[in-house]
Amino acid sequence: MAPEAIQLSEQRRKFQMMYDELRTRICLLDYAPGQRLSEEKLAEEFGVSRTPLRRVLARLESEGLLKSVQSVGTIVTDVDIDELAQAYQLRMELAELIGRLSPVSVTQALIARCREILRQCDELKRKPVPRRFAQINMDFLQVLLDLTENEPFREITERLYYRTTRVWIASIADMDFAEEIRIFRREVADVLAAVEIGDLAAVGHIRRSHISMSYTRMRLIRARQRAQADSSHAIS
Amino acid sequence: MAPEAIQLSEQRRKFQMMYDELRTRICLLDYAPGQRLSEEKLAEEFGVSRTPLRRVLARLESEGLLKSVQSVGTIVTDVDIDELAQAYQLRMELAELIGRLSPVSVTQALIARCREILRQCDELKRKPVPRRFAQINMDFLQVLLDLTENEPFREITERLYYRTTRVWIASIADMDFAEEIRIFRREVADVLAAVEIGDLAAVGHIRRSHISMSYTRMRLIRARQRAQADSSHAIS
DNA sequence: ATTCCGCTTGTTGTATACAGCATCACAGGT
DNA sequence: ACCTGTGATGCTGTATACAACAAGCGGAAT
Repeated sequence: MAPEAIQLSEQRRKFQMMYDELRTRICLLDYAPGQRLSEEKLAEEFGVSRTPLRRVLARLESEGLLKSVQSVGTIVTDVDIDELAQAYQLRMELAELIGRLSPVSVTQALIARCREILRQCDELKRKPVPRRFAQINMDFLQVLLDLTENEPFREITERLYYRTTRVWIASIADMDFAEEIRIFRREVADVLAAVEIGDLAAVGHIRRSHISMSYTRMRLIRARQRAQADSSHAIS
Repeated sequence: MAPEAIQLSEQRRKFQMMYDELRTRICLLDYAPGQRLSEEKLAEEFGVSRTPLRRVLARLESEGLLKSVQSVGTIVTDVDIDELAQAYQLRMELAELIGRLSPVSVTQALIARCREILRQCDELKRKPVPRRFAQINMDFLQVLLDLTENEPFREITERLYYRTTRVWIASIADMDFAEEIRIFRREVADVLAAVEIGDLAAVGHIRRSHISMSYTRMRLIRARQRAQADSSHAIS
């Protein structure tokens, strides 16, 4: 009689929907860092009053994606470089734990999801759109999270990812885009190979090395950007 | 003219005060798991309306310490055994990272705080009060957190600690109390020795082993409690 | 005696009005 | 031309009234 699926109350569903939507917008840079959001307009868009919306905003603030300032507005945060370094260092260490913390037994469904990501990579190569790249990257994170049943670990990993991914997305625009896609596709393929033989520890190592290299490439790009900015200042 | 200390706005101060106070009450078992809290009464106690208080409760809910149910109440959560195992496993892995993630250079102030904890342990031995034991344990966590400057790591470690510590506190009542104090004092002393020579990696290993052993002792106690409960049921 | 229905009560969730405050534009003085 | 002060404006923070709903109680019907 009752449906088998877990019944979330309408309130929770709505909260989750607004939360997911806003988090995605922030992390895909639909809302730029520093941008001011209007509680009233967002509330109107979602068809609720400010009260439940503010609950969502408070959650996003606690996760460092927003900052509410009295009388000023609700502002999309920027990520400062020191904190980024710390977060990436921690992400590297955490990545390796995936093989040690309650690894799941690999199912065909999981492998299929990896293959689907690969397919989307190939599609992306034909039509390179940064925003689409970011979406696929997020989907891949979800696959990785489903490799462990350790709920606290999943929470923490997800939080850290969403906390830092914006900087990565802001960087890829200035990177060798095709090359970045190629590197990412290789990561997915490597992970798939490890998943297929059930070696989740290897997944952790692969993931760690890619996070590390990704961070290094980002730093190089940022240094180059700064250098260019300085020289253009000197010229003007 | 302006004071050197960081000026938190009055709102943030009040939020932090209510948050700290409620988290402490929950984690020191002043509020038992399953107990229902009244938003209205708490708001009255803190001298605010329900609105800002609900912000605090929402935060505590996001951290898994509370659960608000429509028309029923705000309920202090219980910790189920599976999640506890997962959280402890993660805490062990995280503990070791303290030596690798932005370790601070050790100051005399830090050493003094360790010594102070030791002193409080000795005091506790003379007057063994479980609640006081839990407080000292929390203070020790704060000292450990100050051994690294990696802010995301500190946040995560703190969250996990407060998520799990209630079970530990509930257990020590049934343990060999004097023995537990002795073990804890040894941990503090070991950490102090490592801190004094600036070997924070060693601190991580010490901490990890104590978390592991503490969890094992807890499991044994819980098994014994269950066995006793079963036998008493059999008798009655 | 038991079961079921409906009402009362208490609680959280939501909407809304208002308070507090930062920002900015504009006018007046220097 | 620039600086300054003052008022208007718009935003978030708070208080409060009301809606929605679960749970417990009591009474009536079987």
